[in-house]
Amino acid sequence: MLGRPRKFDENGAREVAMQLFWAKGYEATSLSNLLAAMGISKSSFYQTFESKHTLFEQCLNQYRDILVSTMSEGLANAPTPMMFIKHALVDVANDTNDPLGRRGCLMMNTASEFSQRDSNIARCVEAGIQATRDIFLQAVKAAQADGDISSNTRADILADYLVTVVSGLKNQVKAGARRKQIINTAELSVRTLQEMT
Amino acid sequence: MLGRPRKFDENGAREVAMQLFWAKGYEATSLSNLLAAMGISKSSFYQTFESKHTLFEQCLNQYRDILVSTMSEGLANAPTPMMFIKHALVDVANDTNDPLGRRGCLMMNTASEFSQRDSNIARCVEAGIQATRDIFLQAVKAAQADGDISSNTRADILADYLVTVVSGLKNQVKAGARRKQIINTAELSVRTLQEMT
DNA sequence: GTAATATAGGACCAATTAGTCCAATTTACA
DNA sequence: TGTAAATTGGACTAATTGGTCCTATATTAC
Repeated sequence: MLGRPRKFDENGAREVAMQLFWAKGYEATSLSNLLAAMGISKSSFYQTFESKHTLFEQCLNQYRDILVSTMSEGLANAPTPMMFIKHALVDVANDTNDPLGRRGCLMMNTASEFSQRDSNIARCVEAGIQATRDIFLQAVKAAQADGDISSNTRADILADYLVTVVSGLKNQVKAGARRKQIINTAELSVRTLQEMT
Repeated sequence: MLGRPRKFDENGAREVAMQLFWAKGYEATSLSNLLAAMGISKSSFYQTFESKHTLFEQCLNQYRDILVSTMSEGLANAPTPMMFIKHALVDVANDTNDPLGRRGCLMMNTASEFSQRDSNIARCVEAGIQATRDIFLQAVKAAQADGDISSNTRADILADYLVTVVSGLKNQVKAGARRKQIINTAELSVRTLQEMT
């Protein structure tokens, strides 16, 4: 515990960096962008975070952790598992208004940008998607137990379906879709689940 | 018609560039990459294509045209409109094996990479998505007329749904999903359409 | 032959990139 | 008071970026 204590908040700085990476992508976020947004000097940056790439990996992990815990809480606090699923889909529509919004999902953006050229990142993204899929899986199983979804289709297939739909919806938002359209598609997806035999 | 004729094929060179942009994205594709792949000199490049950005716009348009005509032919030649829809979804699974594959859809990749910072590009992407949506719209209407899809849901909403699912599937492929999973999700989506009341 | 055009190659440019290193300074604790 | 650690800022790399410009050469139509 010797020496001068760190003046800036490491986690806070990382959070700021995450927001930047999320909005602009890895390559498009330059070191100068990061330093300006984080409010620290280049020296402090390299001493604390080692490299741009290392910081990015940390941000990706942090994003995943936040996403997973947010979803878990959402499921735990929802009136019913089915309501959680519906909310997860319809809520994407809110990104259309958000000025910051339209930035999609950091994990999906990362998969799109360069998970193919970096196996570390690719593994990280896959694990993150798997984690969200598992939460949907829990929700689906519970909804099946409630009788809100037919049990004739395997829960894991339904969970994959939900991940696909959510990522498709986020995609549409990025591509400029309007709020009403997102809501329509989300509600239709929910309906198809409910009406499945 | 004076002067020395062009030695390389402009359209062919553009096609090569399109493949590169498709696989790597705009920023990640450097001018040197382009020159090497296209097999022309920097001088010829700038004389013929004006700039990297201009070339990219041309590639995007070309991609859209090819996509639209491929889909139109697919619909025209399919045994039934419903078969076309099913094929459009399930066929995404083939990208998982393709060594070149896992590169997604150029328009979606572009939306993800920088349609937010360039309104020209954004408009181009939106128009392209609209065009594919319109083909799905035709297919849905025809399938409803055939009785393969219930007419209780508006065809345009179903068309948006299909675009969303396809883009979600492409996304999953990029993120590393396995072939079997894509097929399962695609077939489930088709089933939900068929079983809708 | 001449005008017009396309070619390749290379010099050149200004800007930016991520990253290293150093020196000076500040802050804590023992 | 000394030592350890964190701070800033700036100098500095080496490489790459997209792009311009010039020269020399090749190829065609008229």
